[in-house]
Amino acid sequence: MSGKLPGGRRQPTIHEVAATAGVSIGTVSRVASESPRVAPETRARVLAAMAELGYQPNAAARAMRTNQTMTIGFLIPDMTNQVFARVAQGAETVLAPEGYMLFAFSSNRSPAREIEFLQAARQRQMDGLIVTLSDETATGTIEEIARMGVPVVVLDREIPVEADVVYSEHMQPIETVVEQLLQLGHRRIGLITASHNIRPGRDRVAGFKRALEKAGVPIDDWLIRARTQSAERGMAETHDLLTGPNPPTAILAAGSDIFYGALKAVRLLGLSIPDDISFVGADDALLGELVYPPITVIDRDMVEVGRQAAGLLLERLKGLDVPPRRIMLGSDVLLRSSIAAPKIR
Amino acid sequence: MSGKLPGGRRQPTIHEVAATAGVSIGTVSRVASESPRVAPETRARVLAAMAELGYQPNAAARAMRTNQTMTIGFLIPDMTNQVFARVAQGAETVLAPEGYMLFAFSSNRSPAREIEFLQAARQRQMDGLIVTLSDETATGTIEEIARMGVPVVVLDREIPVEADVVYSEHMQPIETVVEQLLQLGHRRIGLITASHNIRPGRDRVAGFKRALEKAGVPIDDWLIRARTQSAERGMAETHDLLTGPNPPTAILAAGSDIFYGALKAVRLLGLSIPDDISFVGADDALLGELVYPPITVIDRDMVEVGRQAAGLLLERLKGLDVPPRRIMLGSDVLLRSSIAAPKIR
DNA sequence: GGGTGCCGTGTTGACGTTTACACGATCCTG
DNA sequence: CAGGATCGTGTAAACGTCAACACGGCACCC
Repeated sequence: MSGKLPGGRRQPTIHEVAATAGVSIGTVSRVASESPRVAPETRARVLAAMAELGYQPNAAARAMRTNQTMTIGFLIPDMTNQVFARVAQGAETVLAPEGYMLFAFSSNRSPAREIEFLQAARQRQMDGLIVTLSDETATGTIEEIARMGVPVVVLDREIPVEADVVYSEHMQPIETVVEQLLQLGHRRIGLITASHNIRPGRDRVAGFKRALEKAGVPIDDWLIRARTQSAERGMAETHDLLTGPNPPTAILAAGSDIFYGALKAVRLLGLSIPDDISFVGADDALLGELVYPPITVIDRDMVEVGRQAAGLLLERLKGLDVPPRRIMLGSDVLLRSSIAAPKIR
Repeated sequence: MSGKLPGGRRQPTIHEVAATAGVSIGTVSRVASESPRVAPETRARVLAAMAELGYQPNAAARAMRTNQTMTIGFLIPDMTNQVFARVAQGAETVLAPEGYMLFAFSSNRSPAREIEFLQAARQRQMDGLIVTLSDETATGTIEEIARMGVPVVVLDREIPVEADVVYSEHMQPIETVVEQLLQLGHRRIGLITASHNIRPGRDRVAGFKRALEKAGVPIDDWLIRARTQSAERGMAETHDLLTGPNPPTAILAAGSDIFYGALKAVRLLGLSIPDDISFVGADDALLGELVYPPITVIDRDMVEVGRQAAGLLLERLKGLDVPPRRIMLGSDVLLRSSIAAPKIR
């Protein structure tokens, strides 16, 4: 059993601390929990013993007694996506000062993994959760959330669960962009975005259609690609759109991974932005800025999303008992030189 | 106490499952741990009770008995950096099939936060750790690692601790690139990278100097900027280099965040790559591919780093007791058109 | 037909902590 | 100076689970 690097040392317990300090375990516990009813001299002795042994209280034992773990779980579809990483960062800035530790878990967009995470969170008695589901129609996931028994904050999804939600605005910015493109003379605009199974996908398609309808431009469903979010998909759909019989003169790549893939497809086809094709990306303002020409991007402040979500959670953790709340956060359209009037053929 | 969304329901315990199934807790425990010595009919009754109550075993109680949490902690300097996120992803692909859950924690490059994480990991009895430290000279962090008592795998750092390590090759690719630039006629090359407090920073500077020495080109320390890794820093250093009295004709931005910042500075100065300045980035092959012209990038397979690290950890978790091991993984130089002969002035 | 095993199940500490309760000592108060 | 309050500390039960042990019943064997 020994020999495990580095040392395989058994961790010291409260009993050993008590023994070295020459007090009872109750006293050690009181020192550890900073209870005031300890004589200064005793406290010093206990503290010294703790330092000497490198004592850290056993969280499992503590959790069992107190039903608190000071742990918040954060479920994200994809860890390598900066959008979600920023949310985690924002949430952490709010949670850490309150003593909560945020642990992130990536589901890789698999509902099965999401269920595993939710069960693990329940087993581990996590105090609260922030979750971004990869599919609103996965009933198993929703059932698990309903069972949690601790506060859950949902990000940008519409699910039949009594939980606080933080939404991002998706409809309006797409509308703005489409209007802009229509005004420049575009009539065939391609939209690539997430599937209808999640709110962002639905709302972007809705905003897209609304703008076209308002302008009286007929909707061609062939131009709307609402499927999986991934760079590969973004690339494939863009390639398909641009090499089709009646290609669009503008592309909306609404989603950060889709943005990468779509841009790559445009490069591979050797098309020039905005001369051959107008292009709009989303959720990666920096990339839009670094490429030449700079690309118009629909952007949102994901760190703020994280802060807001953590704020809602924190209030619940403090016992706030009110009906579910919803927060809607805006999106910005960063206009840059990647859109122009379509070429006349 | 109640009223917490969604429901604030207390979690069912093994006792309640036992009661509903009409058996003793021992039997429930045996069913839960898939022990064979249970009558099929009883097993079915227990399983039904579990499903009905939505029972999940309490991990804290279980951990206390078994000294196992099936949890691996992953310490990363910065969650929003794709480099580390990919490592996590790679590690997860190896750990998940073995039943371990990987929880990521971001220190935001603060040694204090790193210590907090290590202590939290010890409190929570995590079974193993994969860590990327932000400063090799922070002694507190190293002491904490030595105390862990469970296997720890260190990524790309040189610290005096008995632990398995996965290294990336940093010296050789920089040398290759510098040689290439020298051959093209460059004599003043700027290097921006991480500080000397971490191995990647040291090794890149070492490789840089070695290439110059081999070619007999004098080393100008003003051209070497080994400080913090961040986009801001990368931008500031690049701006400083390029607006200085005797500016470099090529820039090596060795680090993904530095890459972003440096590229931005070049854009802001209105310089054209590679006509005005040759440019080499690192660790974000995709960005290098998406911009125009495509940028030469020093790249490495971070997912593989994660897989290897997880592999080492897993062996330790299974009881392997051998001296610390080190794995060195290579880096690639993806040559693209961002480097050319310097302009003659 | 009486022992011998084995099978299925129940019972019971133990894990490390918190906290209510107990208790002796000291301090104040009338 | 007696009695009560307060202070500092010790004691013990409980949290939920696992696993060692115990035990009743049945089948099998000679």
